[in-house]
Amino acid sequence: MSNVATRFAPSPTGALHIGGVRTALFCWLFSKNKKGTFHLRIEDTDKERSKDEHKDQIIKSLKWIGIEHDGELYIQSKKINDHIAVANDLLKNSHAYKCYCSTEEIEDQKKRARQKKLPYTYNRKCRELSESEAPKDVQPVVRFKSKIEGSSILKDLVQGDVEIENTTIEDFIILRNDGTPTYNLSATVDDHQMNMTHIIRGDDHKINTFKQMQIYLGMKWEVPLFAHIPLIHTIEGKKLSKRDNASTLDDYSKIGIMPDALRNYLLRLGWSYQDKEIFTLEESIQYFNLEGIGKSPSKLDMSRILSMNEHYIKTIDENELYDHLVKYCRIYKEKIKPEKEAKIKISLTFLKNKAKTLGDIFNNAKYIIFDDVKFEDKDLELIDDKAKSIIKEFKGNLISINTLDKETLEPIVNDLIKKYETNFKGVGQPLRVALTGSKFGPGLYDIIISLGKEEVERRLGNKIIT
RNA sequence: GGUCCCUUCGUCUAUCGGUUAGGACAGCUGGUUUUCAUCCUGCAAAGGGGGGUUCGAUUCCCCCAGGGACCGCCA
Repeated sequence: MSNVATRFAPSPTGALHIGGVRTALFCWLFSKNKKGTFHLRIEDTDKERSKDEHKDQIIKSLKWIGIEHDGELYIQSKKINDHIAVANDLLKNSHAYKCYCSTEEIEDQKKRARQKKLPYTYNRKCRELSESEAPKDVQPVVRFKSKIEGSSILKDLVQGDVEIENTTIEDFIILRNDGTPTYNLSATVDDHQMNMTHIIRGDDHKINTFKQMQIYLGMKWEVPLFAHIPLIHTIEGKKLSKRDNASTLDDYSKIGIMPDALRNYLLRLGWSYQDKEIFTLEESIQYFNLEGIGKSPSKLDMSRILSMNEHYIKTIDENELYDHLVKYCRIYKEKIKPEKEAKIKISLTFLKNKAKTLGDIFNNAKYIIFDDVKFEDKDLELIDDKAKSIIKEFKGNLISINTLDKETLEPIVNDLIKKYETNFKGVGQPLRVALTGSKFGPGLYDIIISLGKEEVERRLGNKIIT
């Protein structure tokens, strides 16, 4: 077989959601595993709904998660003339015909079929119409002459053999009455012209595949291999779609999910390789295959995404993590000031410990990023008179200390615990709130040490908590 | 309604006729960290139902039920 070539062919009529990303990922992984190429085709023939911003968002999203297409970006609308030419060929070799039925007529038939609870397929009224019988004043659509007898088998690489009676496939329209091509024609012609070997797409395209296979046959083109992957469902068990604002990659990146983590999650959603859960990018490519794709739809699970992200936060190189954090803060939060960089970088070791997302790390690092501590009323409640004197005393004890480390701080805290007849929490929490404005976050000693003596003294001198 | 697809713990999944049905996430215990979170123990949790085939079915076949997708001059 020629080199494997796959494509992802979204329409830029809305933001690319996570389901589309997974389809793209599978296509890309498959082609890379086979040392083949992966192409991106923008199906922008719906002029009304196609938007450049969506096209850009699609490309940006794919790039974010690590997918880049080979070769040139294929813009479907630029190839319309080729599609029309094929329609004319099909007309010539009588695999297609002009249909003069009016929209009203068709709608009426559909309505009646629905009322009788009968399945609707176009009645092929114009199928055998001769040129002389054609009405002169009607702009016809062009329909593909589907097979009427027998059945067709799709040898699906994921689903196995799928057989369907040919009568259930209607004479579908390939050219609208304004002469423009429809999806099934355009997609087929493009896939052929792009020399696609494997069409990997969502399960919702399966019926289209039967239509498209007939076009290949009608044109005597080599039929590519097909793989229909089960859809991703929402928690409610319905297909993920743009309409019910399915999450885009930006929804994940803005809470601080890292691309590799999401890639890993998506890879394992509907695909498996033994019991392996964690796949580096290289491993994804190395192990990906169509056999590992499950047949049933899978549901999106946020806690799993979070935990995958947490895993990456804890295991990737800290320099790399830091770069992610800097980028994240710049885009979604506060740009980290140059003078804070070094401190955050060395503190990452403990800052990352309590984080599932980059957003969590940002929250943990707030006490470093911002010079002024912001207090929440509910946290301030903790600072009663006893707490205030603990803070004051701690600050006083600090003066005699030159180097801040756990060994020097621990005795001080322990003395306070004894003196005030409390536990670590009784001393630690007021200090933590005083220093960071939050009851949650890194360990107390980590906070103090990273802040440095001067800064700790400054913060403990804040009027609000003294 | 028609056509097609699917069905293992709550979720993602392993198993390619013989397993105490395994793992991961979430959940719940207990412990460490003298706070939260980490981390470590442990626990609980599944083959939709009914028929076959077979010495033996989660695994193969059939029926039913449930769920899903499609049924546009959208893509």
